[in-house]
Amino acid sequence: MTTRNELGTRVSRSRAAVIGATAQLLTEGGLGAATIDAIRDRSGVSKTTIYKHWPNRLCVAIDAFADRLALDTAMPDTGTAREDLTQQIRTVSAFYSSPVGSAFAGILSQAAQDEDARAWLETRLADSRQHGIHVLWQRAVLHGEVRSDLTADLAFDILFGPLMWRLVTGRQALDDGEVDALVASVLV
Amino acid sequence: MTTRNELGTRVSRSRAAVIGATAQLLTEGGLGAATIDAIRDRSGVSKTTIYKHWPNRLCVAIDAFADRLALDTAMPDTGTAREDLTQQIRTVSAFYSSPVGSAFAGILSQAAQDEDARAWLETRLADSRQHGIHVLWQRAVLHGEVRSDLTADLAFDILFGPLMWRLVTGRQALDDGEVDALVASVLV
Amino acid sequence: MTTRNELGTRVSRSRAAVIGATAQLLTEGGLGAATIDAIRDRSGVSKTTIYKHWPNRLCVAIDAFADRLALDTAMPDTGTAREDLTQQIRTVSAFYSSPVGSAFAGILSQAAQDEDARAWLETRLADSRQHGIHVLWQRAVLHGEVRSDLTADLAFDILFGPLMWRLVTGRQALDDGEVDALVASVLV
Amino acid sequence: MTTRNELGTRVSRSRAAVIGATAQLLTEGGLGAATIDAIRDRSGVSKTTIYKHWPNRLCVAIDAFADRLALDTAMPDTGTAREDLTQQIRTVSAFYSSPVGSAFAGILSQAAQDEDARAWLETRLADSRQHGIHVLWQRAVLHGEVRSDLTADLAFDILFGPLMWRLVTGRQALDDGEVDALVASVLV
DNA sequence: TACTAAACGAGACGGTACGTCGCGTCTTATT
DNA sequence: AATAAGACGCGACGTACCGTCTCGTTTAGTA
Repeated sequence: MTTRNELGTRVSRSRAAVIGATAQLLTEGGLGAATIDAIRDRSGVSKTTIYKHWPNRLCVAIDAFADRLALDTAMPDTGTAREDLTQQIRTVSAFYSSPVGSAFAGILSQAAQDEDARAWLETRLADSRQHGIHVLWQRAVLHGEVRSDLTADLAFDILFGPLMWRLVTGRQALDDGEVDALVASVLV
Repeated sequence: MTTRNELGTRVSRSRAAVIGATAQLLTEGGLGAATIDAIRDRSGVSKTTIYKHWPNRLCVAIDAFADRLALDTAMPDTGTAREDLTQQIRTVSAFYSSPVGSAFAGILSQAAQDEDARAWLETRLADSRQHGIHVLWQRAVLHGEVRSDLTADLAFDILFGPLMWRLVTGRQALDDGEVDALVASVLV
Repeated sequence: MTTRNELGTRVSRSRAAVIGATAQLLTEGGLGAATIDAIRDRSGVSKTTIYKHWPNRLCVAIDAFADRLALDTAMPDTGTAREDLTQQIRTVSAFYSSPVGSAFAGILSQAAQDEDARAWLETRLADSRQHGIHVLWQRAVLHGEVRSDLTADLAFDILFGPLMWRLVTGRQALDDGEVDALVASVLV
Repeated sequence: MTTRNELGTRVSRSRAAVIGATAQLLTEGGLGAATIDAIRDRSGVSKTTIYKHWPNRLCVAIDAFADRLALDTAMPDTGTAREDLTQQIRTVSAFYSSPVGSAFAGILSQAAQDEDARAWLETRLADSRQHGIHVLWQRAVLHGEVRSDLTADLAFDILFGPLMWRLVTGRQALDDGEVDALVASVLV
């Protein structure tokens, strides 16, 4: 086996160090603190190497974000579709309002003007873009619990949009009652 | 009164030139193009003067944005609360997906990490923050058309969040049917 | 008088600081030490400003070199052409073997592959290229002291080439007797 | 004897490939083009191997240069010392102004600040440093054709210095008449 | 009408981060 | 043992945009 991608490879050790350092920096100072030079200093990985793995600093931030996202938003399975959805929205909402999550708005809006970053976002968050919500949604559809005038896409917009909007307008995350009301908006 | 703030004043001429140039630049190349030097070149107003009127470039962008927002989203009055709301959401959605509007996500997320800009946003968009929607919402409340489990705040989040989310995830604005469904989410 | 070029101007103060720092660095560690960042640190002038005045680091070095050259190789006037020539060759030889002078070979050979630097060299050393030797040579010609089979150009090559060659091959500068013999090569 | 240094050895095949590739690169783009990575790509020899045979890139260049020098400047034997000298100077002058030769100035001036390279130069060009000129000079001495006030060293400086000086100042090589005049400078 | 204070223009400047390039080292198979 | 493949750290490069500054000029409103 010539090309391994396992832990222990030099590549994956560098990658991990960079992602870790970046996540720390995002946590501490937001997107603005996740400077390439800061990442280098924190991770001990040289700029050369960083740029060999990522096209620019935004893509590093995306990976660091995606990493934490995957860790922090495991999909629930409570038995009922409504409860699962509610649970998931709460989790994601909490993540967005966490230090790393709050960098997401910045990442998204910067990525809007960067071809590389847009593509990177696509591949890193594509399927998990709605954070595993598709599966939950399908369950709810099967149970006949969803509003008939909503496509899945629009439903997701209604569910996630407000979370991001709260974040971006600098207000508190939704509390439990608000999440209930939000989920109610898309179910019958 | 020695120093007036009317048209014709040197100050207000500078201000107008800067706002205009900035709006153009936002239109053409997004927030990234609205460089201070670009604004200077385009407006003919020197950096010295620009920084005498605004604390930093983000605040200039905010004013340029607010200017266009005021122009492009006049409040409707169709007679029925539901229709007014729908109309307004359509207008705002259209504005967000316009070139200048699409810079809004960037403005917001940058402003999140800039005290001056946050304050500026507050004062410039404060009352019109939800774009005159408060009045419309009050009308709907009086007509008993709104869901009882929603506060005004949450309702606005549900209405505006998805618009921004679409913008920020790089997809099309909501079409008319989708806006209908969205508005339906907050009404009985 | 709007645009002055005198001492005291911000521009000329920066320029002087940069040239001075560069000359020091050339002295201490040769061309390799005259890094842009080192020049910035030493001079207190920012990279931005340096690059506003010079197209690249080689051109800065050229100016620093030219500056010292002008200072250190004033033209002699002893009365006799032969003696003047000898004097001048001694002076230039000494300068070449001085710390700054010894960077000259590097400057020249690097400039060979850099269009900007070549042009810069041309303008900075053009007339003084042969270090004022033209005048001395003309005097010698008038006195009928020069070999008839030599053009001025070839004569200068014979006079200066060996100085540079010594430098570049890492040997001592010519001693007085050797300079006498060298000058004798081009005179009758 | 297991490790021979003859053609056919892995070592010597690598060596030859590297030297050849380097010479090509020097020809095409001067010293600046003879990058270690370029040499690797061109020669198919890995960096590991290159650095096993040479301490740094300058030394590779030196060997490539010396190789071509040996090929292109065979010593003449016309019968008369003056003619031999003239011939040799012409040959060397031509070589210096050839693409590979013109990298020589760069090699020398870089080597001036690199201990390894200086040593390398010494061993590779030492005896042939003046390109076999010693022998010719001895012949001329025996014939009583040389100026009595010149040591061999100074004579060589006068002969070779101008060649390099022309090269380094970016002008044409000496033409035949000029070489005649140059040689005349060191003979009676 | 002349004066004076504010506003302004031009542009030099320091600073921070960017993304790139080449060097020479090191690691890990392969031959 | 010598090689290939290529990841890596390092240090310098030249660029971009920020926001500050200095200095000389214009422009209103007053004296």
